[in-house]
Amino acid sequence: MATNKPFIIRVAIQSPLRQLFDYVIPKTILEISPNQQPTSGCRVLVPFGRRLVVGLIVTCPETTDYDENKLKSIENLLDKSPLIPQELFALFVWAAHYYQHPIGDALFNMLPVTLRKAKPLSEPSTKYWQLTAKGKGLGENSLNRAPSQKALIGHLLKHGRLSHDDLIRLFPRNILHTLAKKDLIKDSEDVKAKVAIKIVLKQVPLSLNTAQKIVFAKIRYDDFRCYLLNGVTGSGKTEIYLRAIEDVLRQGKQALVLIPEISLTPQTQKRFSDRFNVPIVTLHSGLSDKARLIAWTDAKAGRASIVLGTRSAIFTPLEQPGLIVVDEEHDQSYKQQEGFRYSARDLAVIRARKENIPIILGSATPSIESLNNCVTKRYEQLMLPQRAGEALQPQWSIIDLKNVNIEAGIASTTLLAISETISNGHQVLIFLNRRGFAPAIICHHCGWAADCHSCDTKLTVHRARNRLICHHCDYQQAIPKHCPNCMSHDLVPMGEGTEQSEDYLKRYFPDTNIMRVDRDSTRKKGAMQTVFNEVERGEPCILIGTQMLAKGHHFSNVTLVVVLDADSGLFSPDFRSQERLAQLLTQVAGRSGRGQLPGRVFIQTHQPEHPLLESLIHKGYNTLAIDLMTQRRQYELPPYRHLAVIRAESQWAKTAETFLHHARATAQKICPASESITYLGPLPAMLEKRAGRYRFVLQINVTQRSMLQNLLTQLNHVLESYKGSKKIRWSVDVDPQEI
DNA sequence: AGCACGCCGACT
DNA sequence: GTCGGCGTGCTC
Repeated sequence: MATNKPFIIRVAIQSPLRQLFDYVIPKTILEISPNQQPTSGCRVLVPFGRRLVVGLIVTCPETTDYDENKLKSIENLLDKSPLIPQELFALFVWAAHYYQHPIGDALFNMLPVTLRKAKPLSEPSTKYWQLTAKGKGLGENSLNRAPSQKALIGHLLKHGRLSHDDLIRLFPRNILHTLAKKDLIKDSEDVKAKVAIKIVLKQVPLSLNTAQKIVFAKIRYDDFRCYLLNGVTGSGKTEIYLRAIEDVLRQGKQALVLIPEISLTPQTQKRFSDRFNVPIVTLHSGLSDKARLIAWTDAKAGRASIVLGTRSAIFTPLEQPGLIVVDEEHDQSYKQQEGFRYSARDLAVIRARKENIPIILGSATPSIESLNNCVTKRYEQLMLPQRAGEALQPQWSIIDLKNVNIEAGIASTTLLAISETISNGHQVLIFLNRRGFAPAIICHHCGWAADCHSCDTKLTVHRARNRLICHHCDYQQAIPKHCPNCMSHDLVPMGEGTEQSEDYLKRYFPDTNIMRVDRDSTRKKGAMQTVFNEVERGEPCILIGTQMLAKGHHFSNVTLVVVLDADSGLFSPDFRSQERLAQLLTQVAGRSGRGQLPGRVFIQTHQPEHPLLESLIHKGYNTLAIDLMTQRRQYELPPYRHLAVIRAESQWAKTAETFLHHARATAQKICPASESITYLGPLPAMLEKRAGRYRFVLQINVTQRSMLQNLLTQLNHVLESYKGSKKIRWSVDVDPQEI
């Protein structure tokens, strides 16, 4: 069908610009493959300004809004077929818009690094080695002085042609090179074929208990459904995932499994590969660009049956999507906290709907958002209320810190319990869930905490300004010198002093192995594994660490878990802090007494009567969650309203603050404050000054998502041309996790 | 983001 | 004279 109309494409360029650029595809390029027309999701090489860059075709419009005569021609078409299937690509474009991130930057972030450059997507091939004629004719007694070489030759004689990957597992790499140089072996490449899997299972599955059977029977695979698998720690959620995946594999389909961004990948991977006789690929931050590309391509081509990965794995295309699993769906790491601020969990649900496949969100402590979706029947809740096997629920104790002797953050009662546990030959886990700021000021004598007069919340300590500030209404006052309740001068900012805990314990228990697990101590590769191996030996020891320790590890000899400071979680100005604390405490408690031994959990606090703690201990997470939902509704917070935050940072506090004042004024011109839209701020961010930059936030709270989208699109447009904006870094965060 | 243009200060 | 500082503006 010859036509004179130019072939126009609308292209996303990797840049912070919030627009697309139109190009024409010259006839010469179209004629190269006349049967295949370029479509959205294909990459093109285009002249952009004074350079050549890679772009992604987003649409192929009939006409251009730009001056048609000024359109440039593309340099080259990089893909004959789209890198991402059309439907999925459309979802990605939607996501860029939803999270209000510059489209080019967002889209390129979803591709493996290698494909962001002009490299063609070559069909990956497998490298094989075989003996040359010379190699085959080698005499029995040759190579006697090179036993490794001889062994390799023998191996190839026996097995014929073997893949490079298989060989280097058995022999050092250099042997292959030496033999190749001697012309005894040669390599060849074959396009990787999709493996036909006959037997899915490697291992007989564990038998399900009654609760698991009921839950499993409810899962359907024929269309989109979102299940919230709400099961207490140790109740066997993973076994449900494995069973569901098995069903999907039997249909010849693929499963995408998302896990939180922690060092749990190897364990999870092992669990999957022990069970299934299918190709599994993993996608996590530790992968090289090359390895990542291979995993990605295998997923796209359908060669990988199971795709296991962290947050960004949600962007992996699948040839035969069958199921998505999001493990620990409440985990914060599913939300990217910089740049393209997407939520992999939320996108997973939207993707499953688009691909019309089931999705399982699993957690022992589901997010309030997901629980609410069960209430509104958008998700189906599947409950596993009991621990599988013999393990018992741990026993909780609240340790009142008021007026007791505290050394380095450890109360004497706690110290006694630690001592007891160690001498009984068991292990102790200590959490310091400190964050880098002091969220509240508390009277050590009477437990008084400075609260806001117009909000039901505590005031936040801002050390640098020497002020207490309410993050809900911006009320401010000076930090008091003494407690207004009991006149004591013993006012302590929470969250400080915990650093000494390790030193103190080392001095107190000189003969006990004390290990610290935090971001610093585990930076070195394998450091985490060393610690876990040590714990698995079962010798008495004390593990001190942050949240990292709370996630998913199975320590069967731990019988005491201590939370040094629950107060910071109780008083953080972030509206999600109570939910987070409840999740953390529940997850932490799940680490205690997982084996035959019963566990204890000690929670240290100045607020033993705090309703959150009472409720959590006596009624459990699920009941507490209902209370939290009621509070959210009452305070008009998510999931009943929708939030966006505009963040700004600058070398000068005033610059960032002024920018946000401008943003608020502009926004209010577009959407005046009303019942359905409220503004808050600019307020100083939690860590007001970070890395020498001052940070402020402006909060926008709406009833309707569509309103937010319209407003932010217009607002971004205005803010882009804000004068002096070079000195300010700003970003929009839709559905923020932290404020 | 890149990259070029442009307009002022201290160098061989 | 000109090399280079980084403010400003543009990219179909």
